[in-house]
Amino acid sequence: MRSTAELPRFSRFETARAKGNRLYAQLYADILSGRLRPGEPLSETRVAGQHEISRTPVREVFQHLAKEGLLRVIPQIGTFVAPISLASVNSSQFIREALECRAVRLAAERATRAQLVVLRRQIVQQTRAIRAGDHLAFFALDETMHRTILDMADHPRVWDLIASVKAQLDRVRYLSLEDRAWLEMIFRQHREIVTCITDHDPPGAEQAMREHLRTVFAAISRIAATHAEFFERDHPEPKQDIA
Amino acid sequence: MRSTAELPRFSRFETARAKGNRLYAQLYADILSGRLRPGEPLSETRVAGQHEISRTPVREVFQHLAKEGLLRVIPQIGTFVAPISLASVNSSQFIREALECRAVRLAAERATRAQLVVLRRQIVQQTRAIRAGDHLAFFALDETMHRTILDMADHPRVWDLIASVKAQLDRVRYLSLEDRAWLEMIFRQHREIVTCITDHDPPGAEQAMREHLRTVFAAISRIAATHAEFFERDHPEPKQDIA
DNA sequence: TTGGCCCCTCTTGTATACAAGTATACTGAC
DNA sequence: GTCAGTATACTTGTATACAAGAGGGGCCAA
Repeated sequence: MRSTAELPRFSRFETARAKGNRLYAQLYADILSGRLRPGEPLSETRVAGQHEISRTPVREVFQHLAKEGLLRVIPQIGTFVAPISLASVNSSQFIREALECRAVRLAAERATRAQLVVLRRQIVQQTRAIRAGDHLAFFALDETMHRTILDMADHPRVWDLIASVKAQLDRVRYLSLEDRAWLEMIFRQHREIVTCITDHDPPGAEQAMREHLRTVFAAISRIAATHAEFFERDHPEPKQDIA
Repeated sequence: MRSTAELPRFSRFETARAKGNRLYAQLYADILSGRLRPGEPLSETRVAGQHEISRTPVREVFQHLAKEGLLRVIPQIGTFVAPISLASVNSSQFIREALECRAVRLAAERATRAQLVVLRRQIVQQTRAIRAGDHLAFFALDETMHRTILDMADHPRVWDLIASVKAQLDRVRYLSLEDRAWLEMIFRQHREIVTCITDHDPPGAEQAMREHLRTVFAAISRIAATHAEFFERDHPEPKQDIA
């Protein structure tokens, strides 16, 4: 066994991998928020230089983002922020609706007392966020609650999937600032969902969830119509080469 | 300008990328079929040598497969065929059921005459495959039909997602040889689904699909119980590093 | 002016050398 | 014999040099 006072487990020099992870998170956030606009070119070399790492980890990050549909790598030409694909947005909505409606139904069937307490506490937090007019906090709480419902349905792993399709939806969502009236509507729907779960009313919960997600989707469609320049023509699909 | 008789557009030497794509397809098939067993070590260097390419494209393929949960890359130690995760199998079943049940419901609502003809033709083909006892052909036709139903629901892109979660299920499925009685049961369920779609009976179609998928899942669970050595302990999740 | 060619510079793709860490087998001391 | 320590042969991670191709600007000739 080694001595109790070991050398620092991680060198004080940040590893390239750590920087790579940061880079990924940063690009992900920048693309979703629109700080990086569709079509914007990114160069492996340049980004590598900016982050003081070599192209290798940058390439990995780029390919990862490309696989998630946020970047588009065109061989010998360049890498670009992917345009928002309406087809992707539609698929994402379908997927999210199918999964979350099913999950909330299960949640309404199985909800335990402890879980209901958690949900109610989240509603309280949402109330506070709305009173404060804190969009970002509400946004985060929204995500937390949807995730909690998935946990209640006993399928926590599915959240990863929803998160990845949700990204396509959120890219559009970020195009508009949500006002207070909007937040309150979403909040009312959240309460309705929680009520149905509390009442152990699976069909009601499912319907409430569907209505909720469709409200968001309708907004997304409206936003999309006013920002046509960020979207790509309908046609087929990019098709990343590999696989 | 170059002379009219240019050099071949693609060198007769296969590009590394092409070999990489082949490698991906091969590994994917080998892992799903069980020719590569869970835990089997794979070395970037060795695989690169075998395919006469450098580590770079091999690494990309490995990372791609790792992201799909088929490989597990452990830094400084090695790359291994991922054990089958029961948690993944359960999630996959939930996802598949939610998506396909929703899709078949939509399909039953919207089915056009032309689409119904296609479905019926597929049933005929399945009949032939069963008569011939051709498991592989039936397997392929099964996939085609599920995909067709998604197309009918007007969400063809969702198939990519289903395919990737289906991989987790198919890994288990491959562990057993499906006998004729089994195939016939699946086939009967297919016919039931098509009947409901033809009758424009959305709830019936959804129920038939759910029953169908659960039959498959029950079989998977049985198989899993008899091959415990290929599965991993329940605990959390691997968690690939990046992202 | 206009069209064609070339070159220079940019991109990503690929190969490879080296760094860092792990596991194992061997070797030596006790 | 047993155990500690070390050398070694792996693994993946990272940096970098070079290859291949795309595109733009400039030059030159018609």
